[in-house]
Amino acid sequence: MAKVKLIDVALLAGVSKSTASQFLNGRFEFMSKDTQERIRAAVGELDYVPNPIARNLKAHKTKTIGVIVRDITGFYTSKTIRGVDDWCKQNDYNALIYNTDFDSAIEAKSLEALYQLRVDGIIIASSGKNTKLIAQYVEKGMPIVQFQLEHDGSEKNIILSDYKQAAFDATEYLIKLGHKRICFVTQDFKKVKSRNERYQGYADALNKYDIPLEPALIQYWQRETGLQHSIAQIIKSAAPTAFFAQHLAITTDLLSALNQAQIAIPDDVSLIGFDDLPMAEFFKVPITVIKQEPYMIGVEAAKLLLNNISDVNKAAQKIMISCSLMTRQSCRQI
Amino acid sequence: MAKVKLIDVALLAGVSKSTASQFLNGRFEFMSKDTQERIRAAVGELDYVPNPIARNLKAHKTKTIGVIVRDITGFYTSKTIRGVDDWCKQNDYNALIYNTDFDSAIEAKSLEALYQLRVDGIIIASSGKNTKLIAQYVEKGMPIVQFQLEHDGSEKNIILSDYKQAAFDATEYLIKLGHKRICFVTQDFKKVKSRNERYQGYADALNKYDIPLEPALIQYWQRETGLQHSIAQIIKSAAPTAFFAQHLAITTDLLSALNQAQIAIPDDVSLIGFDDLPMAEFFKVPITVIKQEPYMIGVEAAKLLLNNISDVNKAAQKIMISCSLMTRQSCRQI
DNA sequence: AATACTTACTAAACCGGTTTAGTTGAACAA
DNA sequence: TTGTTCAACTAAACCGGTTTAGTAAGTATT
Repeated sequence: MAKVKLIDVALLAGVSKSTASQFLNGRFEFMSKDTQERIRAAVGELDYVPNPIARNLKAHKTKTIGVIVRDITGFYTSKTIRGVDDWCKQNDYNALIYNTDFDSAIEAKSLEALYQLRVDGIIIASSGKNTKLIAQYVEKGMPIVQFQLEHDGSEKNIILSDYKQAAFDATEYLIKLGHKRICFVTQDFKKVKSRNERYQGYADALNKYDIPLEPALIQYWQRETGLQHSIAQIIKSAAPTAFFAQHLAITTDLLSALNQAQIAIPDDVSLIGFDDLPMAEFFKVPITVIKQEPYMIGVEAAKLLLNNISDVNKAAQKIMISCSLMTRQSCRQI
Repeated sequence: MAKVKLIDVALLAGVSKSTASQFLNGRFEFMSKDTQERIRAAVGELDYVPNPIARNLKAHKTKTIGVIVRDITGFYTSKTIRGVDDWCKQNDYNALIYNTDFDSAIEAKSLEALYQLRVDGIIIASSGKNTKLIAQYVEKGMPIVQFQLEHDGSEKNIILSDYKQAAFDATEYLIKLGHKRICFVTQDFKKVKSRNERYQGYADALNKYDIPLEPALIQYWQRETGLQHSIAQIIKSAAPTAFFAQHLAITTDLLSALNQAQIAIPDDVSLIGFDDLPMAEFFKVPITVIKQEPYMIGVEAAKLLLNNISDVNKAAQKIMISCSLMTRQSCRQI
């Protein structure tokens, strides 16, 4: 492949490696106009391209960052990655993607792999089970930015969506449509900040309109096992007029379950989802959702990380990005 | 960051850099058991991790490949990339993603960027406008594997879906449901092999059942401008009883147009799409489609590329992957 | 006892750049 | 005349590994 090296250019131009290197790095003040011209010509003639590996070895930089996500295939995740990557490419960086498939052991391995690869920094959507490990890498000097944070941490470099506000808005929207029995479908949120915030938004909205917060209306879901109670049970025990699903996977599970139980949306119950759904416009009933801005989150994460890399003393930042309620046809006035 | 280097390990173990290096590369036959143990201990104590950049500099390898796609955000593309990446990671490679957004100039730039980065090989879903350029890089010794090929080429290392068979199957399926007027909606396929093959499959099926091939039933679509004729015009001039859309974007455009024109699927017309749609189960009418295997395509592409990298004399291969017809509810017997 | 062969190492070159610390010759000042 | 300064370079060290060629000591062979 490209076997032309600096010494070839230098020889052809009749200068030393040093001078050729200076030229290539734009430090023209150390050589005559004439010399510059000769080197330029030599570079052109030989079609020379510097070897970034050799360059990076000396510079102790890789111009590469790592991105650890749960699954690049996801509707939201792929967009976040696109945002990260676009910003990186614009700034002469490359991004290496590592998928964890929601497995915190793989997450830990990925972190170590990236560390060993000497990436200049890492963006991670952490499972929350490696908080200490992440702190250790930060300690060692690795710039790390987090997003989609699922745990309560004192993390400093972090991009978050304004979940609380979004949940408040969605709940208030339902209340204004006359709903009082809104079923909040969620993963366990006791120790998970991002989920807790959604719950707070929900509770705040109920509170504002003097609607009692009823435990039966809080329903739990898990990634492996799905809904804890069947739709029939939930309807029977809590009699909700609306469901508020806390993320995409919950929304689709609910949708399937409601379909199967022949419960019509929005005629029998209303539904709001957290996170937009691809192809929603073609759904039997287009679903009203809270939309996050994954592309923007990616761009902001990359910006924050690259700033941290170039300016080590940069104070850590939290960046909050707001969500928007995308109203479609899955909620009705009652 | 990790500043422990080989010399530190060597010093602590009381050996030379050379011996330490031999040890790290598993060439134990050149040293005593005792020495091995001391080096192992030193590595452990210092928490030493070799610098891959220094290693790669000497090895003339980057253990990195480039992947050029149109948009990582796509439903199919993200899965292909996941396949590529999974295979790469398993084989100690990393993949760098470049998005072109369907722009062949960006494609050319990406190719050059990856070449300059000295990646060990490239997987590309080419626009078809850089055929010569790609051949030049192959000439220069860069292993390149192509997929989602949109042009007619004599490319050797290539993964393709069996479009012809798939289009034949879909068309035959419609014919067996009693359809004779099947509208083939496509991008211009004269010079684009992958599209032409679909057309061949369509034509072959019609031919098998002695159904005349009617030009009015071939309808064109473009990425920028959408359908050439309005649905109303098409219905009026060609009177199709079924539509066969040649890729995802065409399917969704058709779906919107039919929706808007209040033409019901499958009551008024049947519809088959090429490429599956995310969330299809929640559609007003779940659409029957031809499913490709993007993950598998990614894995195969990566396999082929890594084989080419490790074995330079490896004969080039074409790998054909079949599609499957996923029948849902968008076609009816007539 | 002399020679050959092993074993267990090490010195030094090398990968392809960047950077530091000089060097050289000319102009200028004292 | 001698010293100083400056412009325009270059030699060599350096980044952190790998690899080749070589060496010293011990054992086996003749």
